Amino acid sequence: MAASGRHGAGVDKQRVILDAAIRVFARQGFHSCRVSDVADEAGVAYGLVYHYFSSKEEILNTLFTERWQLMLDAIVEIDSRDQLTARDKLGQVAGFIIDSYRHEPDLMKVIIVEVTRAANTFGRHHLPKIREAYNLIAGIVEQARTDGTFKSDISAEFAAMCFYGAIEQLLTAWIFDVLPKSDEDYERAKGLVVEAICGGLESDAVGAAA
Amino acid sequence: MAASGRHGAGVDKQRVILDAAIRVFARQGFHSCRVSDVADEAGVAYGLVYHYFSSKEEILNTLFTERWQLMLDAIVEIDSRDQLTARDKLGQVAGFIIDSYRHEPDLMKVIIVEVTRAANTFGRHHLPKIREAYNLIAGIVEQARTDGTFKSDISAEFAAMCFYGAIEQLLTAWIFDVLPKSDEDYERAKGLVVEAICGGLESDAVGAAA
DNA sequence: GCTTCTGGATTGACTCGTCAGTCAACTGAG
DNA sequence: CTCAGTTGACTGACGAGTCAATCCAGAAGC
Repeated sequence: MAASGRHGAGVDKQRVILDAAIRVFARQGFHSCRVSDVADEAGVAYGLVYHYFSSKEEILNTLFTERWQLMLDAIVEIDSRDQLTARDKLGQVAGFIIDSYRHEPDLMKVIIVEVTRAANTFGRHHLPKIREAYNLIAGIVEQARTDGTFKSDISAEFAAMCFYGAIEQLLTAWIFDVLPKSDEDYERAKGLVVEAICGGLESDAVGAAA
Repeated sequence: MAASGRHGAGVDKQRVILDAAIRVFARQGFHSCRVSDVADEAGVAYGLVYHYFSSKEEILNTLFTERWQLMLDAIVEIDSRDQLTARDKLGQVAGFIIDSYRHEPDLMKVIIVEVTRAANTFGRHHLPKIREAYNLIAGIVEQARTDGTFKSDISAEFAAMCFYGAIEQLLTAWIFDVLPKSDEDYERAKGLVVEAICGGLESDAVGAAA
């Protein structure tokens, strides 16, 4: 087994290092932590990190790529369920992302804070992958525009940005304790974010009058 | 006059350094640029930067604080116009932010990329100020909830996050060339982002039926 | 069964470039 | 003459990445 080191029964050191990196990056931030912090957290010698990863950045690369692909796959799968309305599909997407944060807050914090929201320095390299998510969401919106359930004067790309931006802002607010985060808050947010973006903030009476 | 140096007629070197920093930070990013880059861009000796600022970070601090306060003031002013509906107020706020980007893209890029979207490392220090903006927006929403024009089941804080998140995502998309950015695009975006968030993505027929 | 060998896993001290910040000297307007 | 404004060489810390040495599990040979 490739995972078995010389000692323990198959502890995959690469995985151990990745998991430690998630904690350290989330706690101290990618730039303000040292590689030795990751090694210490993993209970591993400094040099071993470079046995498994060619650079500090490659650790972050690996974390992001792994998790982001999972999300892309999930969106594709959700979009393929033809019996769902666009609103329901967007609800599923929002639910997936919110659950991701709920279950792995550290990892999601790292991905959002260090990659997605850092497209300037580091994340620039990942823009294409990030854009794929935008495009998938835009695809869902586009179909709804075609069949008339969504307004046609708001382009799908534009709508996708608003939707994704709202969700990412929610996660960011949770990350930095700007919004409350009980289990109930997470569940409620799933419905509300879709209600806010698809249904709008205005009460139905006003919306109908427009 | 405090601004007059030994040479030119009142060139305020501090301002020159700040403006240079905007360009350098926007181009290379705060972390990946050197203080000497800023000094060179400003056409000023390295040491002079430390005559006017106590640290590299203080330059960024100054840029952010200056500009963010302008926005807070603008929102307060917009909110004070009692004849406006909540939707119009939000439209004005969106317009102000979008115009800010339109007229000073570099500065806004720095503020968003290096501060607002970097609340982990650097921006943590500015969270209170950033939160003020959320709260002001939430105030606008709250009033609309009270008078019945906005849905009461979506909390004002939550709605403010969605609204702000959508706008910030728009700017981010422009910054990284994900959305087109002609003068017309900017103008259109002002109306569309409000329409998307207040009126919702769903066409009125669907919205009314809900 | 026992010894030797081999190579991947593991270690951590060290190198080396990078930069933020310092400081002593200089300049010229008033 | 004076001093705020200005200069840029220098220092000191820091941290990413290197590397030679060590360790050990299992293979190969006896």
